[in-house]
Amino acid sequence: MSDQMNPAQRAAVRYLDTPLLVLAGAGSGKTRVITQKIAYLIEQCSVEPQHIAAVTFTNKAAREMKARVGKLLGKDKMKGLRVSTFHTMGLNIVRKELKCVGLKSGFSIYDSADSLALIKELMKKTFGDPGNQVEQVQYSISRWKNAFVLPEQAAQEAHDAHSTAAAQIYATYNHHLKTYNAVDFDDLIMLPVILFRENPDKLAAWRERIRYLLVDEYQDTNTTQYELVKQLVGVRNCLTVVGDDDQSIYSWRGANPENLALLKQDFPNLRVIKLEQNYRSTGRILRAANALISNNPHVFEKRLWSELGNGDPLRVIRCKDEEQEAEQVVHELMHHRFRHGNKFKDYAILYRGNHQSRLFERMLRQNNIPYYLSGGTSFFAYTEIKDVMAYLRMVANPDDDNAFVRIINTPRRELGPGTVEKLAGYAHMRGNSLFTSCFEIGLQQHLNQRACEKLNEFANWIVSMAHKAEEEHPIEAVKSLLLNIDYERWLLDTCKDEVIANRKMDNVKELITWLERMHKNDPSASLSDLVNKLTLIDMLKDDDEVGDQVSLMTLHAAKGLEFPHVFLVGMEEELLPHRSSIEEETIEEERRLAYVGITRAQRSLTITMAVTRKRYGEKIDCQPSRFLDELPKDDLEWAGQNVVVDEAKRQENGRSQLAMLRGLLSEG
DNA sequence: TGGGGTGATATTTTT
DNA sequence: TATCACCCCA
Repeated sequence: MSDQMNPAQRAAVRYLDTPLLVLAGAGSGKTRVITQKIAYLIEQCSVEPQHIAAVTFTNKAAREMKARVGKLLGKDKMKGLRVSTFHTMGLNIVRKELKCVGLKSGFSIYDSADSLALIKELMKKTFGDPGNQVEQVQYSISRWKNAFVLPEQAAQEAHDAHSTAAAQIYATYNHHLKTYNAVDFDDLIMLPVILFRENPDKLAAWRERIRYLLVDEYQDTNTTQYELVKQLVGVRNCLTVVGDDDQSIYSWRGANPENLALLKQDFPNLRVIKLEQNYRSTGRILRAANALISNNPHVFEKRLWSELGNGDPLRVIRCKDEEQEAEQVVHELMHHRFRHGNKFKDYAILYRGNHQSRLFERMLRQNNIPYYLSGGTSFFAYTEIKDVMAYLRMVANPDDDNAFVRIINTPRRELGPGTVEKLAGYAHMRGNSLFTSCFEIGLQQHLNQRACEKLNEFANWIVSMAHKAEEEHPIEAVKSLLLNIDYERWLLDTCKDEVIANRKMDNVKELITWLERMHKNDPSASLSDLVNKLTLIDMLKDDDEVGDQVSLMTLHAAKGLEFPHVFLVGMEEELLPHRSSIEEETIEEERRLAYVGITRAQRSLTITMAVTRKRYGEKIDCQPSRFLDELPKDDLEWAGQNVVVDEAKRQENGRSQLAMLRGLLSEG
């Protein structure tokens, strides 16, 4: 196995003496290092698999890593090995330490839509009209949880109207989650950290369990996640993290790339190994990537090199407008594919924002080119899936008020908003969940008899379903639940179009297939275990066996992937770098984004830009991205429209926007 | 209760 | 310009 590795990789795999930071440039084989190291620990160092934990950020990465370790070792040798996302690891800790984190069994996990609904509700209650601030508040709360800031601290540090209000909601939000016996995504990391802080004995037990920890994409960790890593590692030296500060593109959602530098402080005996040999791209592509990223400040210097030869120059195509851009790209793609006898899946079109995909989609469709669009609506955003999930959550955790409200009148039970409002008022008064309130005698003073009976009937039905799920087969319980409410009938009744209704039912069936598969893998799992696991999985990404299709995705979604031929489109000021990043002076992250885009390409890279582009209906002139100036001229080949780079105008734009922003800030 | 008209609003996205 | 949330009316 080791003969496939270069000296740096081998050193990273075998080094065990102190904590290790592997700075792995794009395409330098970082996943290989992690998988080989796991194999090395098990085979050469006799570490039991169940004492090794590898943490990634996406399910996809976790799955891939597991598969690759399996290939190296065989399935039975890796039994007990923990390869999971941070959130799944957190979930496992929370599940095992239920009481200590203040939860009851069957607790729900709120996804961002659930949490948004709850926050909106609370804001309505607290401030009346929540206006359009709900997302902002949700964002603030999430940022606090990611930065390990508790509600009290958030309230203390709040300096303006918005953060004061947000901090207030933060406290009540947490309180409500608790009464609903629910947690949100961020809590899955935050709660274990709090738990370990307050219970050293528990921490000791988990340290005993996880004796070697490996973290992938370390530059994406947020403060709370790093806290958890530090806790688990303790004074032992059993930590390997792999990351690339140049590929940190998620700081806007709490990732703290500073964590790379912090490692040096927190572990003075840290060893740093750099992987600088790139196995992916040609020399010219790498030279461009290196040149671009050298404009960013670096804590750790590194320079990628490749043995794959110089390759073709990078093409830069200027187009008249965004329509022509799409036309050109698709045109070039078709011809290139024909000339070289390539597959469609050898090509990717990468862009900054999702809205840019539309024109390319249209053009690809027009030319009958199959494409795969990454992103879009998540499986769990479909109403039918949300409905069914709410039923399942309700059965697992009847105190889940969010789920209760969602399903109480779906399908119709003659329990409309008026009734629920009164029930909620009563429940709130008594400090109970909606479900619990359905059984209370006092309710009769607030509602008419008929409504009371209906509520009672519903609550009892939930109880019987919960019973069934526990006593019998959980999947069978789910199936009979759906038959019981005749969900299919309801879909057919509410959709005008039978085709749509059938498609929705297919989605529901797929959900059940998933549950079945998960239950097969883990027969001891309860319904709530299954539902919680499902909430953490993005199913869209999963069954996408990419056929022979052109890939269309954002630069963010492209991280970790590679394609023989890449089109990097919309290389313009205000698009890449994005307008708001220019205003907020976070150009460096935009540069990393461009860097990620360039380094996805293996053999050829084509960059396009439009001279004019429609924005919000009006046609505007575009300037070429400043990043183009930062690429080595000798490696570029220009084509298309001539454009006069109006340097004065570009700077003027930047300045005036900045001035405007400053003006706004000083006023507010 | 649902659909159509109206007005605000406009990154990136995983768990 | 396109979308989406929201409100009002049938």
